[in-house]
Amino acid sequence: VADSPDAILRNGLNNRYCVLEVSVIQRNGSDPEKHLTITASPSLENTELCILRNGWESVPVVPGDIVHLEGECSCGTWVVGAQSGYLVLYPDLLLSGTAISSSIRCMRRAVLSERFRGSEPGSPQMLVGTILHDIFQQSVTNDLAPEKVQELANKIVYGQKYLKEMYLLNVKQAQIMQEIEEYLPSFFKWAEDFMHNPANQNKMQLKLSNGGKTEDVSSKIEVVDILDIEENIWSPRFGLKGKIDVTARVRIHCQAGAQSRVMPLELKSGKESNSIEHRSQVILYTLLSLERRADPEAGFLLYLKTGTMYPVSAARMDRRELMKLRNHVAFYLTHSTYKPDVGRQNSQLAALPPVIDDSQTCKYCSQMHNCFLYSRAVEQKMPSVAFPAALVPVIDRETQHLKPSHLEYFSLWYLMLTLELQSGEHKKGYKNIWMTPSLEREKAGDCVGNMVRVDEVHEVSEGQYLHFFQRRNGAIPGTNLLVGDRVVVSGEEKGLLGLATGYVREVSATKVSCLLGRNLSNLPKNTVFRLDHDEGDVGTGVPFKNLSKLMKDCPVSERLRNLIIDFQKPCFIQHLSSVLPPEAKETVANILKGLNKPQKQAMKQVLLSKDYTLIVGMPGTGKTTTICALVRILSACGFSVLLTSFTHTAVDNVLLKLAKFKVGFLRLGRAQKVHPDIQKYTEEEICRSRSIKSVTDLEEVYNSQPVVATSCMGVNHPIFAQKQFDFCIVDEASQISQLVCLGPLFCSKRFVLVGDHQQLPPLVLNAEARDLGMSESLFKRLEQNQNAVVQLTVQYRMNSKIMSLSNMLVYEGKLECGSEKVSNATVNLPNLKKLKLDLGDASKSWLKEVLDPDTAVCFLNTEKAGCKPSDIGIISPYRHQLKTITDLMAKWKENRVEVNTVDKYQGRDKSIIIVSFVRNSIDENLGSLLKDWRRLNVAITRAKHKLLMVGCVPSLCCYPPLEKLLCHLQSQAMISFFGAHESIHKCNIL
DNA sequence: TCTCTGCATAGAGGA
Repeated sequence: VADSPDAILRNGLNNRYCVLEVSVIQRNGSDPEKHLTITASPSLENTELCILRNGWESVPVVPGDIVHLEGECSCGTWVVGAQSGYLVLYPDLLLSGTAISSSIRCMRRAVLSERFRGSEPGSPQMLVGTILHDIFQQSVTNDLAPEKVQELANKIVYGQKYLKEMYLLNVKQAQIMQEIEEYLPSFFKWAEDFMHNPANQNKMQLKLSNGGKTEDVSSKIEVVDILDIEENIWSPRFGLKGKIDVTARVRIHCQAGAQSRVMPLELKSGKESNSIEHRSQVILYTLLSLERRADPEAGFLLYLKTGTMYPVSAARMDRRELMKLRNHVAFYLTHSTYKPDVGRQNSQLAALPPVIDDSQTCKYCSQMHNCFLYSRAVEQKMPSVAFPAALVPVIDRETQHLKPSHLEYFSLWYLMLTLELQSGEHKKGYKNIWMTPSLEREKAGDCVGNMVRVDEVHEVSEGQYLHFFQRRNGAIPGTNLLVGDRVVVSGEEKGLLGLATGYVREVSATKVSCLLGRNLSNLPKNTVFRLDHDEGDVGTGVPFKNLSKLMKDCPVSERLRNLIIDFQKPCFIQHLSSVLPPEAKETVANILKGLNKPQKQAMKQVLLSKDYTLIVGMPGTGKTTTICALVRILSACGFSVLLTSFTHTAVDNVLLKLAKFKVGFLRLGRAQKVHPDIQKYTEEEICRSRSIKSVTDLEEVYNSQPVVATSCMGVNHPIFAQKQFDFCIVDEASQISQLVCLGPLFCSKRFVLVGDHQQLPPLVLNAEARDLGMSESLFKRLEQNQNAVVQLTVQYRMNSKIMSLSNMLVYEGKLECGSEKVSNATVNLPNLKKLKLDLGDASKSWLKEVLDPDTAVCFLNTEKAGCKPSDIGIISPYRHQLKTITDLMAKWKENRVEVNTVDKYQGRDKSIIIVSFVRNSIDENLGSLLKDWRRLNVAITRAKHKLLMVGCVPSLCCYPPLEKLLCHLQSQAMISFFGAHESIHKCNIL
């Protein structure tokens, strides 16, 4: 279990075993077997034996792996063989039907497309395929009459739904329509053959079971009813997931009579190949079906071009081979790194599945670039990996544009991203939805169970259904579910996993409303649901994709490689006059008037830059104002600007300011995540209000504004495949992971990163990845080129006393106050006089001192007082501390004090900040949080007028950053002792 | 030794 510290083991139907030992048994004259010693008990006692034979011994299973066993177990022994049983390796890793069927031809490609998810470019044929699916699926559920189908086809092709894709592929609606129309007659032919006049069709062969025996049945097929389209099934039994195009009730008419079954129907719009890949997909869907209903034993392949339908029998042998294939893919995905020496901690990248020797297949492969890249950068160094001789020169040729430094960068980042991915999978991942009962998961706030659907389902827009859920018995327990969060809706009952996904619209005491991708009104009225917070594997594909793009043989990538990997010196032009158009001079001068000296310097530097500029925005120095001014100046000069940040909130902060000036912009990204005042600038809203229905109109919208704003992850938008910007500005750049930050840079000629590496770095979960340098942001990396750096040093947040702490700690005295007013500002406490009277008692004199507005900074030493630090606080490094504080304050009548972590407070400020440092004992286990001086810097630079810090001085002196701070405070007489058993929260000073 | 943001997605077809 070394690899998965939080693995859940269990017996029974949904069992999970840990493999303790693997031995290969080869007796003379008999077939080889693999014997696994396994256990389902967390203590790793109570072992059982699992015997793999008849081909199953080839499953690559090693000690520490988690497996699921299907079949029968007698006397503690499982047998997985030819006729019965399945071994499912890492069953909680659900692999899609297409991933497995594509691995038949090339497993390497299947693994790569899982890693570099979403990096396949797409094609017009694919889009036609998607639209045909849509038309057929809607027609078959509603009406297959020719006029109706034609009408629907028109509605879909000339509607809004696929405009983005058409724009991306640069195809016109009429073109698509022409291709679609060629298919429609086959739709009617199919309906004729299989719905209206099944008696006229030719017989087809199906293998179906009958009283324990499987026999060939010659039969005619009648589709009686359509139960679902795009049915989404997750199967943690087989480690599979997928969407079934059409789930139909089928009557099978044969000699012995008729029988009815619910069966999967897979639609194909391409060549009528009846290929192994296509058939395998159907067989996998029959396995998925087992999650919801009786074994269909077969399914159908329907080719839309001809209306021909092929039966696909899901024989045990085929299912077995496909599951073995699944296990192989799962093995490569879970064992993508390894530790070469037992006990030593450095991980290395493992080899991918071997390169196949089939130039015909490789010629058209969409993963070719990644395949060659990995072989060149990672595998060519491995003595154990051999390549097909003919491919070696091809690989070298395709990667010859890369220097050794580039290949090193690739393999280092690939390793770090993989390690981080593994950490993320252990921490979250979907498996809790099926492995943890809703009642238990509710305690952590990540789930709401026991819900029933109430009211009608509204189709808000195409494919977006508004659902209302109500708790069956009273109020919803405390939950982390927030408006805008992603949710997975499942049935509480087994087999109804992942019914739909969507977003939370509203949360009240008893109800939750969600916008879901599927309409659930067809399920029985009494279905009980659970809503799980979808932490998903967000953004795991994005950095891989950007890494791959950085290594491409094209000018944009080459330039970025030079600047980022090889630290090529950024260049600047000499004179502003060459970039500043005469007609913009006055406007620019006016904008500059409102800025301070370092801000003006920043503007100038950006305008002169040929490559990039880094703006260091120290706390309170008006980063947002600066960015806003920068965008105004750049657009006044006629430049196009791409404005991005890691979070939607930060993007909108700039836009809210920008909206006040006459600068137009287009906001991309999900409307749910966008600030209400910015909604009207979103693509979604513009397309709705102007009822955009053609590619040309959409193109016009995209080209209407020189300024486009979105989050760093949002640069997958089709607009960026076509447009290049003059400048790209990335806010919060010191907090963004290097490869995520890279995304927007591909679409612009020059870039500006705004951040402060003295504040918190990008979050990295995996300790090894962190040690390898993964938390180095692009901002930090490029900062060594000092000629590209401008510092904003004039701040408008903190008064001089508060500012001096951070100046002493990290900024070497560079920070200065923007004005006398800022410097001398004190807190406004209107009720202080009355409070002082109430506090006549001498024992509370410390409190008087603390409350005095002239005491701008004070550290309360809890060393002698024995006062619980948990009594005080507003910001703290620790979540648990915040929970305690929040609970205490919940008793207050009016409670507007905002309690949050230091990390979450980054980028924000308040008049008064109380920092609770919590630690109150001197032991060897120093937490890592307080060792980070960047976190301390953030904590002490949030207050404008009054900064109160609470903690035990001797305990905190063990942390170097705090020691430095406390020494300074001591010398300034800013530390005072806490009065006995007093607590600020009782006084309600705020 | 406890800090946490990003996002739609599995399959659309071709050899």
